[in-house]
Order: sequence, then structure tokens, then C-alpha cells
Amino acid sequence: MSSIKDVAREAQVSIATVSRVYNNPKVVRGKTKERVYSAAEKLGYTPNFLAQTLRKSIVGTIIAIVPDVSNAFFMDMVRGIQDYAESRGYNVLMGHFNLNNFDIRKYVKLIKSKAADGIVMATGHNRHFKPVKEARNVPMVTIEEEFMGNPYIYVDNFEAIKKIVEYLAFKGRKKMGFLGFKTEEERFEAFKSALKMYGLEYDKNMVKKGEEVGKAVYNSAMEYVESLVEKHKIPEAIVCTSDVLAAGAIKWLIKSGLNVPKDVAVTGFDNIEVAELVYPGITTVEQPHESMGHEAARLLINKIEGHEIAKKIVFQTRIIIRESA
Amino acid sequence: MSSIKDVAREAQVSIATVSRVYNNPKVVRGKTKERVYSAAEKLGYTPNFLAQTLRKSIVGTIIAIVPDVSNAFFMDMVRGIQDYAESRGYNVLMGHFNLNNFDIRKYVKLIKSKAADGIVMATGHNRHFKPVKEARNVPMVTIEEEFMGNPYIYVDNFEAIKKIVEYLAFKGRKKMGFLGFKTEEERFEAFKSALKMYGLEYDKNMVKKGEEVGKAVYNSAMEYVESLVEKHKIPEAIVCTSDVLAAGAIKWLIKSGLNVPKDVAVTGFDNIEVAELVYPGITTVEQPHESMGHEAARLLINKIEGHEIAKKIVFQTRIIIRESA
DNA sequence: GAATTCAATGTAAATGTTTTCATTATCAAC
DNA sequence: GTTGATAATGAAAACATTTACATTGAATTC
Repeated sequence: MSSIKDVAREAQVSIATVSRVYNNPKVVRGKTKERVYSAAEKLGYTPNFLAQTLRKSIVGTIIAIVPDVSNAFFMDMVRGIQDYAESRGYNVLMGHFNLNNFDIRKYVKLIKSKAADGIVMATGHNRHFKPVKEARNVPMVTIEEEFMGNPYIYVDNFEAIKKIVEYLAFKGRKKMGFLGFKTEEERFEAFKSALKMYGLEYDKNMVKKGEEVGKAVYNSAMEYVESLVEKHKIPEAIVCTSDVLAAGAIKWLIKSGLNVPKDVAVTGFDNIEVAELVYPGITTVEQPHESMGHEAARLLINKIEGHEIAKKIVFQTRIIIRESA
Repeated sequence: MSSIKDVAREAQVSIATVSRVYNNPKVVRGKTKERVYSAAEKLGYTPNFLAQTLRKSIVGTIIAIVPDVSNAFFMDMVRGIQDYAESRGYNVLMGHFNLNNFDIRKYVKLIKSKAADGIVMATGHNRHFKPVKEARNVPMVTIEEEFMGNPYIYVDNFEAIKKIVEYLAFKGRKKMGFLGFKTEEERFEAFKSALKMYGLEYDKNMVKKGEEVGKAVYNSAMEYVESLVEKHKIPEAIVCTSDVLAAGAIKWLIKSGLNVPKDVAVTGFDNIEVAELVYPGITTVEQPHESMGHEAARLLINKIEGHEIAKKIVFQTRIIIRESA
């Protein structure tokens, strides 16, 4: 690989001039510029990123940490992050979160060692995650939940679930079940509180909060429906905390000879492709994943570049009505 | 940020010694090491990644380019890439591919400027992608299709589709339709060739090859089924080139009052979560996405580190039988 | 024609490391 | 107490840049 030195020699100028041609072209004479350009072309020169950033001490890379489950949800978010980062000239380094084997210090180290400037974290479990002292001064923005007092992107789960229950109640459904995961407390609380609000009875037998390890999502839905059938406790509606869960529930309900939505209405959460793809289409809560990623990246980059930024950005959800409820 | 210099001063040793403590600890005396460690601790020192790689001229970053559609397929692949890269101490930079707005030169530049060492490319469209002269000497491994003579990871589409048709024929299905995209020529050819092999008739009316721009996947399935119904040309089986297409087809078939698989059998491709999630579960071809990513990363990193590597790695597919066929 | 100004370019320091080579300290053997 | 060998450390070059400061040269003004 040829360096700036080689180009300088070839073009018969100093290295400073070559550097200027790339960083501040207007200060160098047209003719000299020409010489430099053709020398660079001839030698196939590209400025060395490492040396540049070492000198300028601005890296231009952010880390995006998402769970390592293959969910379209996170893929969309990553895309939002990436698109925006790109528009600001930043690169995105992939990080991944694994519930039973995650050490954020690995990523913090990348920041401290100047391999990257900041972190967008969307684990879905920040809340259950101990603060890490090394991460104290690392520019970080989280999605969905707060972490260590950093700015975060928030979706009003409480409001969303409330709207869903309201919709179901409005449609005349009384006995409602809940299918979610242990970590989604806010949504569960919202469910219970909404039931109360609409004068509906809460039945513990119709609730399942799974463990969420690995690919248990599908099994969780299956077990849930099986236990309902076994107990002869069939709700008139099931509120699920994700579209994947809802799809699973629908599948098993149909298999058990029940009709969705006639016998049992089912609602999801996320509005990912699956919600549209299955039959019946899933009535669900839309989360603007891509925009969330977008905003997270925007906050982070602004912070990195020293601007004052918001502490919290709240996104509105809306209900998408399809056939399942 | 404190540098190696600061630590050296604090510990009263030379910078060389500090460096050695981190890179080659056994050559420095225990007591000195102690001094250095506590100085580093006190100053919160982390070696500067940029300076390190500048000096060692080994970067330790690869770029993973995947399409920007939110498909679990690619998410799995990225995970495979990332997991393996991590195990070799490499970071993964996200790149994304957009059919009508993709310029690989952006990524090539990152390599040339030493921001990264190589590229794993999984666009699904390499074949239709013009060679780029700048990319000539860039370490690159592609997935699914060859590109510019680089090593690639291959799945035998021909064989896979053949197996699917064989299975359907074996089940007594005669009139078969095909739903895929224009770019998937190999699978289409395989379909036609397999029909011939089993003495079945090819009916142009039962074929759709969509354009595949953006999120058209779902619509494509809908239009396909609608046109079949309109023409009163209902096949006994439909071979789809992805699970998403299959799910869409199933949904619209059911909506049209047809029974899957009784009236129409439907098969997918990929074996992503959706295949398990919908009802009826989709009979499909399993592609080992994660392993493919894994192998791609392995090849690339070996190439980067100067080892001799394979030109082509072929993965075996297998049929996963569920309810839809 | 000398003085002044300004545009264009060059020199050299600085960024934070690793590593080669040279030097010094330590210790055993005679 | 020398000598020699070896272990531990230091000095400085090298990696590829950017940039503050200095220098040059030409044009402008008087």
C-alpha cells in the first residue's frame, strides 16, 4: 500500500500539500492539485483511516447492540440506526446481546480504546442489568428501557396495552388472557390495570409469563394454549406481548379446533411482517422500530459531537386492526 | 484520556516497558509489572486501538453486507458471521445492500483505507452485479452466489428444488405452480427440469416471478393467488422460493376458501421461524444460515491472515416436513 | 525599486503505539 | 574480583496522518 509519502514524492510536493488536497482543497493551487491527484491515481492511494483518526481523534463509529434472536423487530431497528449513522458519516459496529452471557465491558473497552465513539443498546433487558462502573462516561443511548441514567428511546407500553384491552372490551370480550414473558412487567401491569379500569375480572389461570431463553417463544405459546385447553379455561381474548407469540397462539388455538377470532380473539405487539403474513392477520400494536433506531442514533451522534441532547424520546404506538381481533 | 506515556511516567518506567506489560508480560519483572498495573488502574488507561493497529497494521474488522430487508434469514447469517468473527477476535462492521442504490465502492474504500480487512457479501443478487475494478484485490467472500471470482458459500438450490418437486410428485401431486422472484433463475430452472424428470406438465399460467423491490413479497403472493383463482387454474401444489412467500400464498389460499394442504399443497424455502409459526406449518427446505455465515467468516479471516482457502463451500439442504404439503 | 501583503507551499511536531537494538543490572562460575 | 551469560529495561525509529508555524515567491502599493 502506498502512503501519503509516496504520493508526495511522485507529485514532487511535500506531504503537507498532499494532505491539504484531501482535507482543504481550496488552499492549494489548481495545477498542484492536478499533480497530486494524478500521482494518487497512479499509485492507487487511499488515505489511511487509522492514521487519520489517530491524529484527529475522531473515530466515526458507533456500536449497535441488539439481542441475538432473529427477530425482524431488531433487524428493523438496526437498519434505522445504520441508515442514520451513514447519513452522518458514521460506521456501525455490530454488537450482540445474549441474555445468559453478556458482558457490556467488552464494548465499553472498544470505546475506551477509541475503536468506537458510542453505544446504542437495545437488549430488551436493560432494566434487569446491573450498572457497570466502567461504563460511567461512555456515550450511550438505550432503546425501550433506561440504563444507568443514559438518554433513551421509549415506547409507552402501558398506554399501548391499555388501548388493546380497551379495544377488546369494546368488542365485547370479557374473559381475557395474557401471554408474555417474565421480563415484560410493564406490559403485564398495564394489562391488569386496564382490566380493572374496564371492570373486568383478572384470572390468574389465563396468564402465562414465560422465561424467554433462546428460541422458547414458540414453545411458550404452545404450552400456554395446551394448558388453557386442559383446564377448560378458554378466554374470549388473548393479549400477547409480541406478534410471534400471537402467531404461535393462533396456530395452536386453530389446531385445538377453536376459531380465531370468533371463539378467541388474539392480539400481538410489534407489527412485524409475521402479523400480516399469517391467517388470520394479527391485530397488533405498531412500534416504529426503524424510527426508534433512527432517533437513537441521532441522539448518540449528537452527544458524541458534544451537543446538548434530550433525556428521553417517547414514541407513540398505534393499533393496527386485522382479522385476529 | 491518559496514554501510555502517562502510565510510564506514573510507574517510573519507559513506555516500552508499559507496552510490554500488555503485549508480552513474561519478559517483565513481577515487581515492575505491579507498578505498571497500578499506575494504569489509577489513570484509567486503555491502550489506544487506533495507534495499536496503525503500528501493527492489522485491523481486526470485517464488513458484513446483507440486504436491508428485515428477513430472519439474514439476521441468522449475520449472527453466524459475528459469532465466528468474535471467536477470532474480529469486529464486524455492518454494511447494507439496497437493490436500487448500492455502491460497493463505499465498502471497498473502507478496506483500502485500512478501516477494515475484508468483506462478506450476502446480497442475494451478486450474480446481477457488475464487477468493480477497485474491488479487485479486496479480500472478499460471498454467500449464495459467486462474485468476481471470489470464494463463496453455496447452497445447492437445484438439488433442493428437485427434492421438493420429487416429494410432491411422490405424494401424488401433478399440477404444480411456482412462486418466486425474477432473480432466482436457478430455482426456477430446477423446478422446470424436475417437472420434466417426473413426467409432469409445466403450465406457464401457474408461474409467477415477481420483481422483488422492497416489501413487495407479501403482495406478490397475494397477486399470484388472485390470478390463479381468476383463471380457474388451481394447482395441486405450489413451490415457493421462500417461506415468506409460502406463508403469504397459504394465507390467500385459505382466504379464497381453499384448503391447505388438501386442495393445494404449499412448500417454502429457508426454514425460518415463520415456517413453524403459521398454520399449517410450512414444509420447506432448510438452509443452514448460521453455519453459512460462520463458514463465510472463517474463509474470509483465513484469507486475510494469509492462509490458503477453499474456492467454494457447498452446503447440503434438507427437507423439513410439516403440514402444508 | 523597496516595502507590504497574501497566496502557496514546506518543515516539523504531534497523535499513541510496537519493536528493534542497545544498554544496564543481576547473578553464577571461576 | 573478574568474566560471561542472561534477564530486564530504555531509547528511538516506525506506522500514516494533520496542522501550527515558518518560509518562499509573486503581486501590489507607494
